[in-house]
Amino acid sequence: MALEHAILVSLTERAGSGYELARRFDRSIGYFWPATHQQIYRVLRRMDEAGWVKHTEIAQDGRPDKKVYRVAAAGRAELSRWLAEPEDPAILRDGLGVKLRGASLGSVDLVLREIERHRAEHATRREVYRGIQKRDFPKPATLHGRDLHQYLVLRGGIRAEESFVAWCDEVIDALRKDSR
Amino acid sequence: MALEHAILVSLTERAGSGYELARRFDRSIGYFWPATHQQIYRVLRRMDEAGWVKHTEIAQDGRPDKKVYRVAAAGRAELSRWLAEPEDPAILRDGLGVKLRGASLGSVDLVLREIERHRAEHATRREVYRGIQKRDFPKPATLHGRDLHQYLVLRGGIRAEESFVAWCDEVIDALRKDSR
DNA sequence: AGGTGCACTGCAACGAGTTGCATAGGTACG
DNA sequence: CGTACCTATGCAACTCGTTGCAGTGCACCT
Repeated sequence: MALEHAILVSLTERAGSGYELARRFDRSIGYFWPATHQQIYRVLRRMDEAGWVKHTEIAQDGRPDKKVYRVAAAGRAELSRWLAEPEDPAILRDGLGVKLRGASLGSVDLVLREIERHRAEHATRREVYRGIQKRDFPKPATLHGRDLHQYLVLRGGIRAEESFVAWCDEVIDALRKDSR
Repeated sequence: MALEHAILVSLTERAGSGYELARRFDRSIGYFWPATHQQIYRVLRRMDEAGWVKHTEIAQDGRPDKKVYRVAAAGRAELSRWLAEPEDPAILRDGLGVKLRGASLGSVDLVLREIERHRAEHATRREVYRGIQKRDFPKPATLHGRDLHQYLVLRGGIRAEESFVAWCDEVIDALRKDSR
């Protein structure tokens, strides 16, 4: 439902090919809305047929040709229609929770190690996001408009990772105490 | 990938019909792994065919017959196999982030109102979880084993909602200041 | 008497997301 | 010289998740 819109937002910021979009989704936008190149190509095609975007084929030497997409009027209209529409609250779906809940049916120790691993992963992401914040938004108080919005989205990512890490710490601590 | 395992965990706690499982998923387990009755019925059937669960048909008067499922040996084996296997870290996928990022392409004011709405939703969930915590786990320090694990999963839900609400507050505050 | 809601199961169709593979030239490493 | 990775696009097949519908019978409300 919303990959279309994520792509439209990204393309509005600047035009690009499917491949480039996939790279962008690997960084920034994709931290909050992951997508593979397959999905992106398919959705681009669909939006092209619907007239939401237009593409220009660009021949490159040494490299394969590419199609650079830009948002058309119908796409901008669709985007503002969607922006005004209510959005379902994000749902949390975490397999680690299921594992923890079932821990006593297997090895609690293995689950504990798994949680430590996830803690490390999320701590890494947190640091990546903090790095972006320092580099791209050193003075948050001076931000306005689009830059402010981008900064706030990043803040959401940081907060989510922080809170995940804190939860892992609580769990690790409690499980260690319990096994003594 | 893991709905099977979520159901197995739930069925291990106690046997039940598809319908009953769907109710459980609406409460507790489903807060961290949502599923509709359709998915549950299909997966139960699949697991039945694979021999992971067994069902007993139970005739009820006044109500439709039901099939009560319980975990078979193969299901227990599969569960402990899965518990020992590494799990992909949960991915965050939040349309609200996309909306905020694109806010300046539509009405910032409408997006702001949308964020206020989500804040209210998440605050409600947070209160529901806190209620469960107070009712079911009044003395966390005394918990062990399975009860402790359940409590910790609930703590994860509470933390996630708390952090979401805090983020909304940060965003609302920043957008209000920016529009002045 | 009629409507709504609950308990219970299920089909059928669709949309979203994943995985594996194919193609094809360029560059970089050992 | 072979291998592997990067740019670039795409097909095919699959699983996962959602939505709409259908049937049965009881209980409750108006």
